[in-house]
Formats: sequence, structure tokens, C-alpha cells
Amino acid sequence: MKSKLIVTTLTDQVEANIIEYIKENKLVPGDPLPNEKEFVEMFSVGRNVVREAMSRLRMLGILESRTKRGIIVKEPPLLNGFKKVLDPQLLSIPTIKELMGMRIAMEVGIAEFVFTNVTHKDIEELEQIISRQQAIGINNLSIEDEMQFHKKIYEVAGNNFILNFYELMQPVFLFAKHNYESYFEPINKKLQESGELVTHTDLLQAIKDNDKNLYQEKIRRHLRPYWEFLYNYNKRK
Amino acid sequence: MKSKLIVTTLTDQVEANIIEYIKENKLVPGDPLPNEKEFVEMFSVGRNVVREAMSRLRMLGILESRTKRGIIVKEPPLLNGFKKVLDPQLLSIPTIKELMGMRIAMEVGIAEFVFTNVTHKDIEELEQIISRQQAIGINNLSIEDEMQFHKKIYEVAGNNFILNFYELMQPVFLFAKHNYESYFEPINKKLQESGELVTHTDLLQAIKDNDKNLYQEKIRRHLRPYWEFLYNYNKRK
DNA sequence: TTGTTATATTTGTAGGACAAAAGGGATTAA
DNA sequence: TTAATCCCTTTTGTCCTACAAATATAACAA
Repeated sequence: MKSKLIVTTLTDQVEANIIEYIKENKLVPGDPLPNEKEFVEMFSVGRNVVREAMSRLRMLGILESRTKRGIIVKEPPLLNGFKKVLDPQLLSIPTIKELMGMRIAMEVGIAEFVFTNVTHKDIEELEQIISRQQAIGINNLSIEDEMQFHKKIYEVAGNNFILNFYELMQPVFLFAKHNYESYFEPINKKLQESGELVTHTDLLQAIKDNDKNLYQEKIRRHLRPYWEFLYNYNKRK
Repeated sequence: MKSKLIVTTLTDQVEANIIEYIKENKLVPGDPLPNEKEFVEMFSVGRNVVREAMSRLRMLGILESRTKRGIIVKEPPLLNGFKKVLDPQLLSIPTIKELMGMRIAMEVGIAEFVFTNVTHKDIEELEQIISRQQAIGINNLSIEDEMQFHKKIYEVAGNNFILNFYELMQPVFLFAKHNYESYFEPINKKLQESGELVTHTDLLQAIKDNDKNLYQEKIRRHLRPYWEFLYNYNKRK
């Protein structure tokens, strides 16, 4: 029984059919795909529909087409699609809060990898980053400066996917931080006054002391304010 | 200087242009977009190109179109695109290993949330899951059974994004586990013999004891074998 | 065999056509 | 005046044709 409301378009169906075709025929990266005309006949649809479906898969990086040479299956970059939806302008506050929770979990969770991989050279680099930041002054710190330290931590962890993930989410974090600081007083200042501020220096010290549990506790307290503030920020900008 | 090799198609450009249009005009979910014809004129391209670009954004969930009512901006589900590239058939072993590393980090990192949120009722449910699994026998456990426990943990953590993320990655984990066990002896058996097996019972005990650090250590040891085995598995199936 | 040329194929792009759906306006009824 | 109904117009979804650019393939020449 078909509802009058169109829930899936032909393009949606053909897109799913092509994915199914790849799975059923066990195509792996490098394998050629039937060309447009063959899909048109296979699914009995117009060429536009097939092209729209393939265009989507090409955007995700699952397919690659070379003029005349046909279309091949590709190992897709994992975050092609994710990147495009991570626009703070489009996301609700609860969603942004969940992303921030994800970040906290990740950054606590990679501690294991960080402590396994970290070298003296890494520690030196982290010290340099911190001293550059101190030269600027903790309250004049640009958000990009602030993020350098964390990025380096992610690099030490040695997982490219997690690093990419973090970098893609940065615009969202910037939004959260910027909004916090424009509606309230700067986070750093507030925490400094209450004595709860966990600085990058504190984090680095825990790394130097090889105290993983302490590091995890500190990184949590370092990030938590951004997460908690989102509780009280329930309207879209 | 233009290379003769076409790196971006018109569709790619128009897709980027539409995203830029949304940002520049500060459109938020619910706002209407110009219709296809207007974009055709705005960018001086054929209707097909505009449709392909919008079809991509519709797939990601950034746009929604209703026949005649036009197109509106939508808050996109975050993982629409990610879901489609998570096909173990398409991913290389190093990539799968990075995903597994991500999972370990997440599951260690959400401990904080789990320990904050967990209730007696949750613990009862976890006990029921475990006893169902023990009734089956630890070596007869289906992979789905095995995953029930972890899914419940993610639910307790209370972050929908992380939960969705985990569920999407399950096919990849299944692949890793299945391959390990078909090439080597079952993971559980091997670890049991060496006395290193961390069972769900051990994990639950750490939760009952409210010992977060121990839990994190145990969950790491519970998952690590799958991650390490990927080191030695360097060929695509 | 090797190199060149011509042909055919395939993708990218443009544009026309039409059906279905729904908004808006006009007409009619109360 | 207000409310209900009908018709027209707009817009999306789909199909189709056409053509340029690129290149694989075949045919041909040296």
C-alpha cells in the first residue's frame, strides 16, 4: 500500500541498489563498475536518476569515475560526508553538546595511546607550545593557539582517524567556546578565580609524571566546562 | 594554471557554492532555499548539475525538498554519510585498525559518563545479559550476544551520538572479530588459557565496585586483542 | 613489432518535456 | 464578510535527446 507522500525517490532506491550491487558482487577497491547505460537498463530508470545516485557515491568517495575509462570502486575516506554536516550553524545545541561529550570521551580515552607513544621530543614540542601561549598571556590566547596543544596530543596518540575526527569537529568547538565567552565571562578567568582551572601545564606535568589516571582526570576537568555550559544554553543562536 | 585532468566537476563546484550560499546568508534549519531554476541562473549551469549537487546535500540530510513547496534547510543527522562508507569490504586493514582504536578510546573514555549515570536497574539488566550469555556458554556466544553487553554500556553513557557511532561501526568490528577467529583460534579461548581473559563479569564487577580506573583498565584489556591482531593481518581478504 | 590515425564509447553538461503535488487565487455559497 | 471549492501556476521528480571532451580500441602504416 503506497502512501501518497513520497518517502523515497527513485534516486534513493537506485543509490541503495548500487551499494547492494557492490556488496553482492563483492567488489573491492579497484574493481570496475558497470557504466551508466548498463545501470539504466538494469534498474529501468532514466540516466539522470543513475547519475544522481552515482554522484552521491562519488562525493562520499566510494566511487571514482574517469572520463571514458568508466567507474571504479574506491576505498572511501571515512569522513568525507561527516565533514559537510559539521556546520555549527546547522546543528542544534543538544547535538553540539553530544559532540562535545564525544570529544571528552575521545580525549580521555586516547590517554592510553598517548602515554604509550609519547617521546622526549614530543614533550619538548608540548613545552614549546605552552611557552608560546604563556608569552601571549592566558587571557589573550587565540582559540587556534589553545587548540595547538590538543592537536599535538592527538598526533602523539597516533591514530589518524581520531586526529581527523578532532580536526573536523574544531569549528563546532570553536562555536561552543565562542558563544560561551560572549554570553558569560571567559571560561579561563572564571575557573582561575575559583581555583579549578586546569591548564595545559598541568596536563603536561601529568604526562611527565607518567600518571595516566591523573591525566585523565585533569583532561576531563579541562574540557568539562564547555560541556556543562551547553546545559544552560538551550536556545539556538 | 589548469591541469588537463579534471579534478573538480561543475557539480562539485555547485555543491560547494550552495553550501557557501547557506553560510553566507546564515540560513538555519527551516529556512527556504532558492529553487532549482534560481540556482541554475545564479551559477549559469544546467539544471542537471544543480540537481546532482542538491541530491548530494539531500542525501546528507542538509536539505529537504517537498514537491512544489520548495527546498528547506534541515538539521542534518550527523552520521548519514558516515554510515555508507563503513563497509568492511571497502576498507583496508589499517583503516579498520584505526576504527578499532577509536572504539577502544571511546569505550575507555565514556567510563566517566557510565559511572555517573549507572543505576541499580542498569546493573540488573547487565547481569541479565551476562547470565543469558553464560547459559549459552562463553564459546558458543554469537557475536550479537557478545555485543549486547557493550551496547547497554553505551546506552548508560547517555550520549546518542556515541551510541549511534558505535552501532554503525559494528559491521566493521564483526568483520575484525570474525576474521581473527577464522584465521586463528577463538579469542576467548586463547586468552582464557593464558589467564588474560577479561570477561563481561569482570567489567560489571568493576562497575559494582565503583572502581572507574580498574574498569578502564579492564575494558582496554577486553578489547585490545582485536586491535593487536590487526597488526599481523596486513593483507586484504 | 611499433607507431599513428580513425572510430567508437563513456562521462560531463545542457536543455526540453511532462506528470504529480501543492500553493495561491478566483469563484461560489452561506 | 466569511468559508468552501475549484482552477491555474509553480516546482520537483523523472525521462529523453544532444553534444563536447577524453580515451580505449581497432585499423592501418612503417
